[in-house]
Amino acid sequence: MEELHTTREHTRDLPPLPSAERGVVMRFAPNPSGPLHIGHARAAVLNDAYVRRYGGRYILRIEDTDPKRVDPEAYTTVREDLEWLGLDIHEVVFQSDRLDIYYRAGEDLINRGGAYVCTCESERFRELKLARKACPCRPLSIEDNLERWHGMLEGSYVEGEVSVRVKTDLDDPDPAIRDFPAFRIVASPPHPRVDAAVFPLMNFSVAVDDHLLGVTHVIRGKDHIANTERQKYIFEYFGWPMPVYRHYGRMSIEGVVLSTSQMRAGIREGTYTGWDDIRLGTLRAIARRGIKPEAVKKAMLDIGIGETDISFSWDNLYARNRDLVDRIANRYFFVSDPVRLVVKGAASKVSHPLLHPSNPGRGTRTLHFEQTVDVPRVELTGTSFLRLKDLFNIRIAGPNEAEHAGDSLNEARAQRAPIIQWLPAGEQLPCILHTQEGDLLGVCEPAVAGELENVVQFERVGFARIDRSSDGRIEAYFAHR
RNA sequence: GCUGCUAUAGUGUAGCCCGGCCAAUCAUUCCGGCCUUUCACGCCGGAGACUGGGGUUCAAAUCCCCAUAGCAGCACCA
Repeated sequence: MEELHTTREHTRDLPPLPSAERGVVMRFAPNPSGPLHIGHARAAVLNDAYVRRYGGRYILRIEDTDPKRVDPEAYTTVREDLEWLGLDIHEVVFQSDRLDIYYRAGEDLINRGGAYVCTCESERFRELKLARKACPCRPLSIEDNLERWHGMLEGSYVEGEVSVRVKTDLDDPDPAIRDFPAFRIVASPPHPRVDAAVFPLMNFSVAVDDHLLGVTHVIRGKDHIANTERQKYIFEYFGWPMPVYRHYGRMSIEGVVLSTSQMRAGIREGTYTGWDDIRLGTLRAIARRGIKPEAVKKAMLDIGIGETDISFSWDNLYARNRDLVDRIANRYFFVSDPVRLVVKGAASKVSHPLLHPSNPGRGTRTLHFEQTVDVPRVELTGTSFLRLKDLFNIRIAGPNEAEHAGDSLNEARAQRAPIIQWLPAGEQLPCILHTQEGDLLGVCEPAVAGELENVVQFERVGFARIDRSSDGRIEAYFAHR
């Protein structure tokens, strides 16, 4: 009888994917610009879930084709974050390793007449595009284009002077589709991993990679709908079959900062302590609070791939986490904003509260009552008749004074006395409980020091992860009630 | 503005493709009660939704039209 109740299992099945019965190849393709946040987790988890369901391969593709948006540290942090999530990644691909592949495909596309090298000023091109008109470079011969293309690769052009464009329907109602760019020159900053100046744009490298890597199904946000249209041109020029796409709706996440640039600025200015500051929406921030990756996964699976815009609910995530953590978290007393009380008329007593109420086999803590206790200040505002949990009843007699009021639990219940947490004056550790709303200063049981990195439940306060224990001081991060 | 997509309770979601079994599922949330030496967990009960308007039909959450709202894209970012 180790577990008195099992975790509820109400993970619904995701909708089936067409032509997936024989297995799928899917990918998660982040830009390495910073750590992953909850928004990334949705894409990463959903794709992972389908690969597990149908069998196949899950590819992590690092999309680092824009040197301006690559943070070298993110190569590591992204991997760490995914490892924490516990996804089944079978293969890792860096797009910066594949520039030659894109160059060959680019040349191929020019040879097929599907692309041209455009030297028009970007403002001029924009005007033509909006007027549905071809730019002067468009009708150039394949030979001329090839010559320009090689010039591009050999460094005859500078940044902004030239780009490779894919020929599309100039009458497409969406101007963003019309002759969209496939390559451009980025002279600075230098790319942290490769020495190159010609880089493919996302739509080109993604289409080429999806095909070459054998990707069969793509699940991504609906901000990519227009990109799917663009990529379709590339697939058609090459005669490749297109993967199956699903575009889920926008997910708004309240209460935390998600923008990488905002986070970075805040960290630099000292507003945030780091990428795991609990006011941020990064995975490392919620990990620090003791929220389990399984809870994140379940919450994301619950949300699914609907096309409707939704608001992410912290409540739902917390409920998932509580399911996981309630069974494992040991219980301890944390007294915030402590008030010292001398209890008159009470003999010394040893108390043995259970580490876990529904699992007595796990053992007890030991607290020695010796006349003086600390209790939370908020408990002193109501009734003067209280019960110290697992000890006895007291009646408040003065500012720092109480008197023993019997041992009867039944009487405490009958009088609806609050049953509160307490700590012996001489048996406690200073403890800071960091919450998103601010820090709570107090004291906790000495045994909490042995729970480093574990999630515990501070009775009547909520679940928290013990983050540090040094110099006899405890630092904990609040997860949820 | 243009192009497109979507619209089920506070939140997420099932049902919609193939109209009747929907007086609409499940979870969460909130409110009662029970249990309990935590305001946790567990158990019981309750509250709470088909965006609006037309149409088709014997019958519409499901099909059609209009309105409204939200969102996405309209970058030499991903």
